[in-house]
Amino acid sequence: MVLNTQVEAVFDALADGTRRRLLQQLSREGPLTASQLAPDYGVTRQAVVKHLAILRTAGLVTSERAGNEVRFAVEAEPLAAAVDWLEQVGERWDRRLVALDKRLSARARDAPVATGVPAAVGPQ
Amino acid sequence: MVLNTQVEAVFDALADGTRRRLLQQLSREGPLTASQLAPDYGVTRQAVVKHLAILRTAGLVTSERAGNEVRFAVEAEPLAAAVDWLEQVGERWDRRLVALDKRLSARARDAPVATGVPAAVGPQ
DNA sequence: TACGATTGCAACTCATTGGTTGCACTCTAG
DNA sequence: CTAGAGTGCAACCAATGAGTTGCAATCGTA
Repeated sequence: MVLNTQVEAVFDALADGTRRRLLQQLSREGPLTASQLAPDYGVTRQAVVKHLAILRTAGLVTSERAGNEVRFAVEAEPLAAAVDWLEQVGERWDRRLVALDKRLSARARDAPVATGVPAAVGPQ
Repeated sequence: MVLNTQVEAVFDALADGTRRRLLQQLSREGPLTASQLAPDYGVTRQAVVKHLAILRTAGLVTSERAGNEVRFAVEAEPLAAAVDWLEQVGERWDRRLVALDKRLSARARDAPVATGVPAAVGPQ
């Protein structure tokens, strides 16, 4: 799994479909125990416990003991880091496309098409 | 891997750290070939090819043949689906918190604290 | 055409991980 | 105090996936 930053941990936690579903359910239905969750997933309580543990190490859920049982709740904050990462990659690429478009337009003004796609966007 | 929706495919593709790094590099440095990428990752070209294949099936990169080589480029659009998913989970949970807060305030006005955290947010 | 560089495919290894089972521990209610 | 429900821990299993190696096929060019 090898987690470095916050983002890494979040994406690793979101890697599994069951964990994504767990997050969804918890965000909808509020704090629930592993025993309550397990039946909806066709797996044992232990499997759910493991998933929740991974989500917790990523900071995506918190657990709170209430008498004999342990309720898990969503912690939305770390999701923001993942969103940031995704948007950075997306935007960086979009800027590249815009810059490339400008370059091609400029070239079309001067001379006919010559080279392929340039390797970098900034000034050399 | 078991991918159903678009979002599933994207998160599965983002599950691996090497693939995330590949996406980052491609978003920064533009279209590159697997052979060009491989040295930066301490793995063989074949390993990189496999990762790029997974990214491509998730729609996150496109490949284009240019003579003898194949250049891979970022496709940012599917990232939006992932962002939507994350924000939905986050917002849903935040709404729950707000609703819970209101409920507690109302209760404090009427009578002292009684039950634990309710199981659902909307009106029953 | 022949050579070098690049990609494509297939078989194989090894570690990770999702999942299960079994059992001990703890808390609460009768 | 005791029974039942719920949690925690550890060992084990099987499947998946990341990575490698080897070789065939393709493309551009000297």
